[in-house]
Amino acid sequence: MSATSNLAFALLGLLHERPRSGYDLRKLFASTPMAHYSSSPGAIYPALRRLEREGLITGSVDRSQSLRPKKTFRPTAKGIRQLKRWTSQPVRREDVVFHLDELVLRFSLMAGLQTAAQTRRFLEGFVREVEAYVLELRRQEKALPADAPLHGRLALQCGIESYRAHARWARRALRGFNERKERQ
Amino acid sequence: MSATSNLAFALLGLLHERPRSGYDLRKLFASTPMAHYSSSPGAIYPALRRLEREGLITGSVDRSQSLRPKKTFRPTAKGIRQLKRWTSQPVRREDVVFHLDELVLRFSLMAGLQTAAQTRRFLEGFVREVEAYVLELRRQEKALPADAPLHGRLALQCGIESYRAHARWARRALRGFNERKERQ
DNA sequence: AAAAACATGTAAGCTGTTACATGATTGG
DNA sequence: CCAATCATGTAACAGCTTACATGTTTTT
Repeated sequence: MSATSNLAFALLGLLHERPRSGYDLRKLFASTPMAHYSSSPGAIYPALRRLEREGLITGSVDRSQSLRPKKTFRPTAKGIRQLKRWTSQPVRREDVVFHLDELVLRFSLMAGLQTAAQTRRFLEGFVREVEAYVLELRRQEKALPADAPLHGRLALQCGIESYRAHARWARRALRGFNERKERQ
Repeated sequence: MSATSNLAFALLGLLHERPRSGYDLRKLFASTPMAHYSSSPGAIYPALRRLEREGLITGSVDRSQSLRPKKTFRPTAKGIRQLKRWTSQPVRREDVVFHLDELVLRFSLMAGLQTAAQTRRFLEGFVREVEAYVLELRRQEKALPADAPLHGRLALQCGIESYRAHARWARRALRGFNERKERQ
């Protein structure tokens, strides 16, 4: 029941921006970093089918332009509610550890669904949890024995730097949102 | 045929560091960032089974300590060859775009399998491809229309910063390996 | 004696991957 | 007219998730 994978939510969110066909979505995935949430027809068409079956999107076929039917999807009210609920989930520690990319996806799709205040709260939670996890990883690094394998230590440092970059990004985004608020 | 998922290679690589039981591996996954490559018994035990079936690892049961048998796995010669081949793949652009984490995993598991020179080549390729991709993402960001959705733009910046962090990390690691080389 | 942690698994269900299939339209 | 691209799919397969199952050893 209901959208379940990142891909499904990505599709739902992109359709919320504007109605599109399956092929439009494929092109979009092929040409942007969204590609990370895959891509291939074997993933996208079945996912659209599922969303339609669940009543989260509806497709309408247009034959006016040519013989070749073009099926355009748009989210239903139920789909939008679902998307809104998904993007308003609080940022949990496990999400930061295991599904960081899902959090960024959630952020990128919450435009027009969450208020500026909710967006700020999301970013605040994101910064808080990511920074806490960075501290945790730093502790783990310090706790490594002196003879620990160098490659493992370096991989850990790679993770730490990546999470630090995410925290910096979120702090900067938050400053941006706060400045906008003050200008109002 | 042969190991196929990241999890399978992670298991193979960890067993190459030292023989361990399934439970040892689960604990290790639970307590380190390796957890990213999942975790749960429903993934690990079947993966070990497959590796064993393929002849990449062998398990030996020890009952000497207690009634409860403890099965310890270690890689076979074939498994080590496989691991060596996997870690010696060149860094391709698609890997950077779609499987960055697999590249880091490959790096972290190549200790004791690749020469220092090969490790440096890997890092050089990593830096080259990641920096090229950063340029590409920057171009995409500049090409965004002024009225493009703010959240999408920010998500793209998040990606850029994350990749930049990876490039910095790899350059630093490379310097470390080069200094070691000079000291020799 | 009970609870927690040890240790190893299985089963159902879903999703994604890869590869293939089909026909329409457009550009050279 | 031929190739490329448009546009939408299907089928087989493998892997992961969640949840459950089972019995042992240690801790309190």
